[in-house]
Amino acid sequence: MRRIGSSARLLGPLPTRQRFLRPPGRPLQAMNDLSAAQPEPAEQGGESPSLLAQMAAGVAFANNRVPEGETRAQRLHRLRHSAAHVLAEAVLQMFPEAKFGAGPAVENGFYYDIDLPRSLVPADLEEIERRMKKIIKRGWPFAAAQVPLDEARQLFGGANQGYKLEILDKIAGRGEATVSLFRQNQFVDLCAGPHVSSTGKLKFFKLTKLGAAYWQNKAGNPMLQRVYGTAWETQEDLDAYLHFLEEAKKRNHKRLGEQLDLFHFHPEAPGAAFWTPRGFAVLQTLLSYWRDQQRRRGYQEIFNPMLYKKDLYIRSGHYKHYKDDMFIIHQEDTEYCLKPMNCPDTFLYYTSKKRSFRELPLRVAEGGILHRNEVAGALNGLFRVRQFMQDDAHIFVMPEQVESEIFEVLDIVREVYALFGMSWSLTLSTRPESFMGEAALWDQAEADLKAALDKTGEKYSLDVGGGAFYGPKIDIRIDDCLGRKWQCATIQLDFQQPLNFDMKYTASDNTPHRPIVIHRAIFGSFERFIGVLLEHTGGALPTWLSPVQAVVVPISDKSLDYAWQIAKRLQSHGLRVEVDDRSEKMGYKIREAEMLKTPYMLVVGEKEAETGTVSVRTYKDGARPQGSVEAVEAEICDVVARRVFDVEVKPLRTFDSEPESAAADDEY
RNA sequence: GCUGGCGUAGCUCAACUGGCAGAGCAGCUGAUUUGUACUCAGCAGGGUGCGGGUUCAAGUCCCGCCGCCAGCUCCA
Repeated sequence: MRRIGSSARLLGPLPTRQRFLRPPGRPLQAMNDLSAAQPEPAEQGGESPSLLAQMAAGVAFANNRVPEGETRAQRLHRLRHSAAHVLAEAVLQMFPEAKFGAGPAVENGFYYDIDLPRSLVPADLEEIERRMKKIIKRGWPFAAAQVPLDEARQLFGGANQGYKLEILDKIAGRGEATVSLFRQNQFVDLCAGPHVSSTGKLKFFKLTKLGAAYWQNKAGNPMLQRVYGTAWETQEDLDAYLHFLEEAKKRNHKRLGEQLDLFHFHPEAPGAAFWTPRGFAVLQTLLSYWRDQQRRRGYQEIFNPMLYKKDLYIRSGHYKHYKDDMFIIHQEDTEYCLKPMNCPDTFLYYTSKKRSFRELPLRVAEGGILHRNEVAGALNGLFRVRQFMQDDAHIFVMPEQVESEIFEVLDIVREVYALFGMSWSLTLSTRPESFMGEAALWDQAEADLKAALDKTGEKYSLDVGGGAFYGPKIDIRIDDCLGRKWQCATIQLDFQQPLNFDMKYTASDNTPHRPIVIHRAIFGSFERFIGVLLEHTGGALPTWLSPVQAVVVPISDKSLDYAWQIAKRLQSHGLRVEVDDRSEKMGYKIREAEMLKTPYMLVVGEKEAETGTVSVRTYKDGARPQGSVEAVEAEICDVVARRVFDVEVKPLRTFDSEPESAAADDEY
């Protein structure tokens, strides 16, 4: 069994968002049985009783009590959860044999997981939506009932709802004697509630996507069909959310990568980016910023091999815990591994000679190329690749240096994210139930991490028991301008690997001591970070990172010489400058430069050549009056040298965290 | 990996129920010498992802593989 992207839990920081399991090989439910007869549409909006409703005929339902004094988030949650029930009823009308899994409200919407005799297609969404609208229009009341567990078992068993029986078993396991049921029209569900008073309250919803999910999210369980929807209190909110979805689609980094000619993917190397000259310029610029920062902050950079005998990973534990994610090469009788993380080989560097306490903290960075054998279905543009680079570093410290060193690392986090106009949030994860090492060492380390966090003045949340077995950690999530959260950076303490690699340093009393290792990455993977940055900026990168920083646009061939003169002058400062020397009209060239989101367009014609000036147009602000060459030269050099975030990032509202709206006290 | 969808020119996409593979952009050639988001004309470009099969006939139907996209975080 194997988790995707679970590496953050095992020696070496890698951001994780999703986890999927390797299949344990259990056969999955057949979902595409098209021979199954399509039921007659129940046009009466469910007037003929469903099996569920028949089974629940004896249950005494009473009016649903709507809670008072809720927050907007609670109201939305109730609204969406109710929408999930209506969705389920609509599906039940279409498929009387539907078996229902779970149908919760989630961030920005709701879903229902359903086992159906055939796969749903997008056209089905329209039909489901049509039926939902009908149910909503009828304004069926939501009614609640409390029944003994056994009665619920009989009811759902009789209605052939096996998944609900499993949920009932789980509830029974919690020692509860009764469960609550909710009913609207012909649909009855096991549900804790609360719900809206009637289906009539659910006016502003839309089904958004179809997908699949394992029952209980466990690989090997049957795969259910998941229908996603969104629901809101007002039409405006719904429209704004749908607009947000559109905007997010436009900012898809894979699409921008193609449009801006930054990188490609090729079936011959799945999961590995091919960087174009433009894209590689961005990557290189980011790397050189990173190297500059590492030098400033007292790190040494090493460059180690990419291929190792398996012995190294047996020693580090990766071969046992991480083998499925590693590319393994058999060469004659020897097994080699492509390195999936920088830590083990960095440790070989540490132990390559005798270390003194005077060397600590020893900060060792490595940005080598890593390979991880991610399962095919997990690959996703630059966000999840099989080959990538990390801004990885390992810091070898004495226990008493933990606090100050963590503080330093947090300061790098601040520096980096501030550079891109991103906000971030911190989480401290503490000792899990199963841990290695001495509890006292953990307590001290956690206290040090807290102290360092407090010293930064930033707020942070606690994930008690969320640490890795080998040490506590701090995870950092960044927010992009669409309010989406990304985990890039992590800072982890490690008590385990110093033992595995028998790391030592000689203390001032001439006795050997064990160092602690801090793993840290701030960009995380450079590939992924560039993906996030593209989505954050919509592809308009700040001048210092832009693939081409300025394009000189001669008005006609007559101004070509002057154009090159300007370009060479700027290039002499190391700027990335091109001349658009094609014999096209300038409008055409401007359009092209705009579409490539080039920060500076320098228009030169005969007027400019005569006066030794340029007409500046910027991507951000449009055309400016003619100006001196010196002025624009100084300006570009300045924003590049200072790495100014000179792009407009239009923040879109984040929906569920929005303040209370005026229409709030409407009763549902 | 699993479920579903998709794969046609460098890119974006057409081709009704199987019946002559098309367009725009990009590219090339020529003309044009242009003042802030597309100048005109011509040319070239394809065993329709790969491998099998059905058929008089396959881009289209069937099987297998490869790749891409979405879902596989929220658990009454």
